[in-house]
Amino acid sequence: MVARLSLTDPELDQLFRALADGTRRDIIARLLAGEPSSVSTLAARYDMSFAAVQKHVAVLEEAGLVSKEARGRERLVRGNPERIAQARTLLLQLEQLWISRLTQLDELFAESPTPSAD
Amino acid sequence: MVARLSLTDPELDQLFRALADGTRRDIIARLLAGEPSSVSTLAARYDMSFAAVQKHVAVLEEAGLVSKEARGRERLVRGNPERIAQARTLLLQLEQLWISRLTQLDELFAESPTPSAD
DNA sequence: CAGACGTGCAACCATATGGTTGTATAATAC
DNA sequence: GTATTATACAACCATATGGTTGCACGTCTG
Repeated sequence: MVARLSLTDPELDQLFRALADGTRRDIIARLLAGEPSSVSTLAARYDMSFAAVQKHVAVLEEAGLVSKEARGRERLVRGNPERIAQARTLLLQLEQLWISRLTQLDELFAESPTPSAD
Repeated sequence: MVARLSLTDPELDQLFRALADGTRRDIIARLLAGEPSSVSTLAARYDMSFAAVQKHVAVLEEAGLVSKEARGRERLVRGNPERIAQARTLLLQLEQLWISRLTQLDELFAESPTPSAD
């Protein structure tokens, strides 16, 4: 399991950008919770044009959050939970910066029981 | 600890939108790893105009990822790890949709040892 | 085979986005 | 008090973004 876990900055931009829309988050949730779906099946669920949903799916695909395969005239869309996990890992890393800092502060005060007034 | 963990859709849009830029992610990382910093201290680190960094900080503040307080003429910016955690929780929830589905599929096949060819 | 269905793509639109330069005001230092 | 520093805000710009309508082509069905 030595797959590249670190995404490039442009990849991260795309990833979070794709997540920054409610319809797209909903599409992801449906795909992860249910079966892979055709674009038109997805589109039926939203009060917008088919082409608009197509666009959303394209953004998700570009970001690696979904994949698309041809099944006859249909395009089957499936979710990619690994990509979500990559985003989550990045966020965890950010949080860990904070935790590391708090830990260092704790150790600093543990070493010098009489901290300066600074 | 019954704080509202669920953000609204517009809030989530803002949150992920804010994370969808490399400079902004870097600002967050610096603030979480180090001391709260003034806007000009932050700005010195990036090869762009001061006003551009100001804008980035404003986006982060709007998204709840940083907070700003006046300290004389300076504006001290500090990171907000709780907000990162909220984004992470949302992503975890998406992953759990997938995991729930896999679990149900496992149980389905455990119940019927002769799955249909479908 | 003809009609219906599913999709891809283009062009359009109003608005938003990362940047820029410029101006003004408040706070700080000497 | 004057000069410097830090910031807020405005206007601008090229590009991107969520939507729209329209057209065309491939696939499927009766």
